Amino acid sequence: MRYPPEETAAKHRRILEEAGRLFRERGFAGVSVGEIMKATGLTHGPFYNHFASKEALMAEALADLSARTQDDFDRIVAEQGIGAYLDQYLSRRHVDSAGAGCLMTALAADAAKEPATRGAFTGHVKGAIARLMRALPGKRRAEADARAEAIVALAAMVGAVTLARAVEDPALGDEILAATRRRLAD
Amino acid sequence: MRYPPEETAAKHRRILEEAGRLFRERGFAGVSVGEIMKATGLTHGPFYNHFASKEALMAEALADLSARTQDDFDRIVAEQGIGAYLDQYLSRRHVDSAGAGCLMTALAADAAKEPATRGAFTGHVKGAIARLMRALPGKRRAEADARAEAIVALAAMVGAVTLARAVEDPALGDEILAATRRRLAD
DNA sequence: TGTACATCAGTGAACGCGCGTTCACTGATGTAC
DNA sequence: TGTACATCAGTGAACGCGCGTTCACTGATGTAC
Repeated sequence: MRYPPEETAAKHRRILEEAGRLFRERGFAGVSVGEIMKATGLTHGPFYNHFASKEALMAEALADLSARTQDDFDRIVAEQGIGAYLDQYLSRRHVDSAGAGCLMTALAADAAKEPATRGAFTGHVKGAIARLMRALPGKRRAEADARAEAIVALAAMVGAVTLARAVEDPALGDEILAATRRRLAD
Repeated sequence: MRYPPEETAAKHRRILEEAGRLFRERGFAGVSVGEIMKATGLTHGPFYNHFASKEALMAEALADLSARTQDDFDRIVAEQGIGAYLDQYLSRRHVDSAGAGCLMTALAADAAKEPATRGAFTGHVKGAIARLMRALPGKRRAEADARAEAIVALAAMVGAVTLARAVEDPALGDEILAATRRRLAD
């Protein structure tokens, strides 16, 4: 069948969205092309009308996720402030819904192994550091100190959610989140 | 062929060691049973004389790694102090040799998805927090504060190495390590 | 001490399965006349 | 405006491959007599 071009573009977008969700939930290797296409309501065949390969989808999905989540950061910080963002990031809700959450906590290990995605991932980390540096309450004067502070905050955020997610005991997970939240609120 | 029992035990141990190394390098899904057995110098068949399944190996390898690396922590801290341990943990060498490094940075995402390994992983995190709490220079008085401090330190360590590993630009990776090292040295 | 047999970790072919990818074919929509 | 044809995103069977796992068989070592 032939479809109007806006429908094709909408399908492309839906594939990216479902892939972004599933990849964050289960990792690149944990999701098959067929599963992604099924989630968008199609069979696996036309996948290759949209992407050259699964690897190409991984790269495009990561770049798309990066752009969308950095926009989310800017919007939330502008509307509610950095404190609200940190509370949200370091929350049980974020830990329990990886598919809608931070791509660094969900895909760092995968992105490190997949050459096609490393560039987009690196760009995302750079963007996250720059955004945090601007948004964090600046008690330190020197720019170098503010940057180092943003980096340590990002590392603690990523580490806390990663550990809270991997740990079997929800109380321990909550304790990790709370301790990190308190420290970053200083 | 029949082998003396100590040789069988030595092979079991070698499988665990090679699996521990390869799993940390490439994740559970990234390593096949055949590859592990090849690394120990055998064909894939006798794997099932040693382990009930790949899943069982994952669980046993993680528990073994946990015990060995926590012993390493105790030894290094006793011999060289916590400062030396942190320098080593937050080093380019650690980032570049995942196969010999921290199991939390290497396997957190995998362990979160694999029910068989979650128990051992949780125990490892608890042990790491307790050890850091004892080893970190205690400027804070209250026990609760010391524990929260250990948790945030652990989160920052895990996050920093995870990000440094995933990032394409080695200078950025080194900057992440250095900023975290400096903060934890306070 | 020497021979016959049981043991069991080894080998390597084979299995069923799900994967990423390809491809011949379909048929509704857009275009040419 | 109505008909004939080209387009191209869809379908679903098929491919080659590597995986985890099984299994019939091998043969050096340990045990029984």
